[in-house]
Amino acid sequence: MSEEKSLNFIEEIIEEDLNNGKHTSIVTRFPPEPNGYLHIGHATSICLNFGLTNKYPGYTNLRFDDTNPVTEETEYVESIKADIQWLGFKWKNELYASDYFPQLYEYAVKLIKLGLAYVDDSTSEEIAAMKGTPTEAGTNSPYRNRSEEENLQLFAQMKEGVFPDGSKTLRAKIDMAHVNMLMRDPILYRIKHAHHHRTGDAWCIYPMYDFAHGQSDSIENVTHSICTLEFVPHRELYDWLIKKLEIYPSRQYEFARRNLTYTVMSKRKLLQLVNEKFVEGWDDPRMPTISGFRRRGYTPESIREFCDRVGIAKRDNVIDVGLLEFCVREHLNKIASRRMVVFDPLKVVITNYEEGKVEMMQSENNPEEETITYRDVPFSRELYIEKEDFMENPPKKFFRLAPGQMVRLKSAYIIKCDEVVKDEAGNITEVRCSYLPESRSGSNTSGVSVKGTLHWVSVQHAVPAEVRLYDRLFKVEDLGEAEGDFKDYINTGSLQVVEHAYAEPALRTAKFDERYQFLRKGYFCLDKDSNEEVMVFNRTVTLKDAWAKEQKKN
RNA sequence: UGGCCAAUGGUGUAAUGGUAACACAGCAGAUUUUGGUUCUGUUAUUCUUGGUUCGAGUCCAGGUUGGCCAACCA
Repeated sequence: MSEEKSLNFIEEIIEEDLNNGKHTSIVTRFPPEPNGYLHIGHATSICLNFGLTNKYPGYTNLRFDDTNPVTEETEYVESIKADIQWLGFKWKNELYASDYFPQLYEYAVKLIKLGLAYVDDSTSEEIAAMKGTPTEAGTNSPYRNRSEEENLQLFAQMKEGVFPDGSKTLRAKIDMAHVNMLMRDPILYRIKHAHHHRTGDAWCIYPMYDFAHGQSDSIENVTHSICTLEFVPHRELYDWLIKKLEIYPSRQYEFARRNLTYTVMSKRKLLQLVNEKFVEGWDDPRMPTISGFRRRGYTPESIREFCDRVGIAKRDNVIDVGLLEFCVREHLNKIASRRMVVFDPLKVVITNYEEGKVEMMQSENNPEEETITYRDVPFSRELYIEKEDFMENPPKKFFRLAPGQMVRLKSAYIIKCDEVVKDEAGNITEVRCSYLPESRSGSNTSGVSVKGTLHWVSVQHAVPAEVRLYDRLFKVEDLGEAEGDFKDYINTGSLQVVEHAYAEPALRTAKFDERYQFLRKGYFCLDKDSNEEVMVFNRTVTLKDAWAKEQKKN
């Protein structure tokens, strides 16, 4: 039963390279810049790069593209490593572009000697002005024809720290009239007297992306350098540098980056959400970051499954966040322990149940288990049910509690509502019911069958808990299409806190790495904000709710 | 008014010149001690105009639409 799964276009290229003998094994790399936390879009790239070398002979390196000391920090390096490991992938080598600074410097010297690079004294504005536009050629810099000796000396002085920031750059000498703007004498090195998170103050000149990335790939013998579509125009320069430097010819391939509905997917915007306190931090459970999803209760399996289902292609896309939710529900349904928690309590008194009596009911931990295991749930005369599970004047097809109506209490008895108690203001304060003694779960001889089953918690055994309910961070589906500032579309109701929920006693021993399904409520996990005094649960995702959908129609 | 990339149901991805398929979403139903799960059925797709071919989603040409390119960011 080996159904051929079709290959994506990158796998096709690799199989061809392997089949025709161009390569016998492959090397890929995941090259994050440590200037922010990884998001779900990066997960696609991680799954692709590491997945390829799981499937084909070869290995994947983790290489930090740390060529801009101004925005990069060790905190980000650590978070990135943790996120990749959590996703379940292992890199062969942990590398840094900054490790190659000496080599890169030599490459630059080589270009100067080849007459293919020069030191330019122009200002940033002057360079921009001479750059031309996509439809007009640029003009040559007045410094373009400096002698090799002068260039060598100037570049050495740049490195020595003789010149202030921004006063000089090293540029490739290509063609100011090139139709590809990136080939119009691109800047290779700039001066930044800035402290680097790894090299400290050893350098005051730093290579640009284009002069670091391809060369780093080449140094590592990366065979297939996979990046996103916006780097397509860079490929020409990537190839040019490799050719002129006569170094290992890594090849770049581009795929379309991932977009998700109801969220933003750029580190710049995510950083803004963090800095301007729209969320608690990078790992806020509403964030589309890996750490956010982790804290929210998503599993690595579900994220990998999502990436797998979405696939790899070259066209712009906006993926329905519903697919991600489907993937996490699918996994959590299999592994989550079922528990009962009442969010918004309504007291039920079972008038014909003996006062002070407590029965231990057996309730299955997970009906999906191959061998079902059970936990004890205490049952007594006074219970809490969900306020929304009772209606005094119910509509048709309301299979819950209502005057004269019967329901089953999950894993316990069938009860019938006899009386509604109200306060002076007319609010329902209590519902008085009678139970069918012969309807006990597992030994039901009552002959009564009911449509509805409710979750419940015994009042005297209830454990208090805080529950945090999350909704989408933005109000519009496609932020790319939305006009104006993306922050105008923030969903201010994306976090709803239930401060006083009532949980069954089994949750008292809830563990951080365990996933729970609160019956009829959704999937939850213990949050790191929990302490001795209060347990905090995050809602990972709701259950599908056919009743809510039915009601929406009316 | 340049160059490059892309265009298949609502969304995403297949079909590699030979019956347009799969998943999610939607809709209808069955089962259910979770209005969950599971199961069944079902709606809906090749941007456009030409050309090549016995045959085109696929190849070619023109057009249209969308994206990317003028940071000392990556």
